[in-house]
Amino acid sequence: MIFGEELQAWYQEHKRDLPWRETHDAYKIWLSEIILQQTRVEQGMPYYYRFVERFNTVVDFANADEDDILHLWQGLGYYSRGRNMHKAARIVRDQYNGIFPVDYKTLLSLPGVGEYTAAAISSFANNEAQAVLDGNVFRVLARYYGIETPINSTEGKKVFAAIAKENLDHNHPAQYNQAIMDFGAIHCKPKQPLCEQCVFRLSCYAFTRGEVNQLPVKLKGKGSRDRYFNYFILKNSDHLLMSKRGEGDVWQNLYEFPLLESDHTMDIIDILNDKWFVSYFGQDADLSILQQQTKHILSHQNIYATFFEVRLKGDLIQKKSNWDYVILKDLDKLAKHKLIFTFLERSNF
DNA sequence: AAGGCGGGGCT
DNA sequence: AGCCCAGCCTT
Repeated sequence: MIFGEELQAWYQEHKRDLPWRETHDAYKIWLSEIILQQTRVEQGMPYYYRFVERFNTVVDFANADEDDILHLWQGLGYYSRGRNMHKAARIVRDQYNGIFPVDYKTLLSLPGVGEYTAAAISSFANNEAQAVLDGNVFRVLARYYGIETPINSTEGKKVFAAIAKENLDHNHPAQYNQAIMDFGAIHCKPKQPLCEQCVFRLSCYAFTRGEVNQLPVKLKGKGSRDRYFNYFILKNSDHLLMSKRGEGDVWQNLYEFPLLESDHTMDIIDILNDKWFVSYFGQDADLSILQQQTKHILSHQNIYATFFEVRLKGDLIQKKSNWDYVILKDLDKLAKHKLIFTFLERSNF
């Protein structure tokens, strides 16, 4: 319990002033927690304000279309969070009378809410005694106790969950959880932690043994793969041909331009001779490059994208079911991924 | 148990 | 170039 009390004392001194800490509204806490999954506070903050301003209650949120949610989410990444939030909001509206649940078990059953988020919401909104276990907590515990079990292994999750649970201050679950996460984020940082002025400098296993930079241990995943995206911009008078991405790949349900993917760079000749291209745009289409190949980096993919303008003699030969002409002035309303809205910002549409 | 899923900032 | 970020879901 010394550990937890020291942590909370540190927290009183150094805690961050964050908007979602000023409310006990479980809906708003849920918003913040989903937004902050794998996302830095500074990056998520504007999105939090955007969402609370647009949707005052979870019922307002549920009554929106998924497209609206994804549009507000545009640019934040991991878009399944937005899609799952929409599903969760409708469950709360339809099954829980619009009252956002605050108990761990019920929260855990909502789509997009895992063990961390259920613990966070139930403790913050209702002081339920559930210990959070996020990247910050893994790091603080690994260093303080000198635990070398990889944090992303099944065994590691068990070990750390047990220690996190033991350390939880049952009298102040909300404050303890906030404290250990803020401590990890501000003080016990991944790089260049502030060990010299740390309250635990005498008791921290990693610091006393000079192993701070070795902990926590994490198993390496697979490297990145390369993909080559060829986008086709087809404008006629005041319309633009857009395409909605489907399941089973990145950017599900977001809009982009008709796309030809290949496993290598393609030039104009390659494309004009491509079977897929000819089947949709015909033999005598005119092609020019609008934007030279640019590299877009995702966690496990390097996407090399080139943007082409297509001019047809007549009409499209065929139109895919997920293709639609969009009025140019409605373009802003579509939820697009980074590659697309960055291109649009740079061009003069 | 492992892989997929964004985008950005820091080293 | 690699790592990490208030992780979750599917296979």
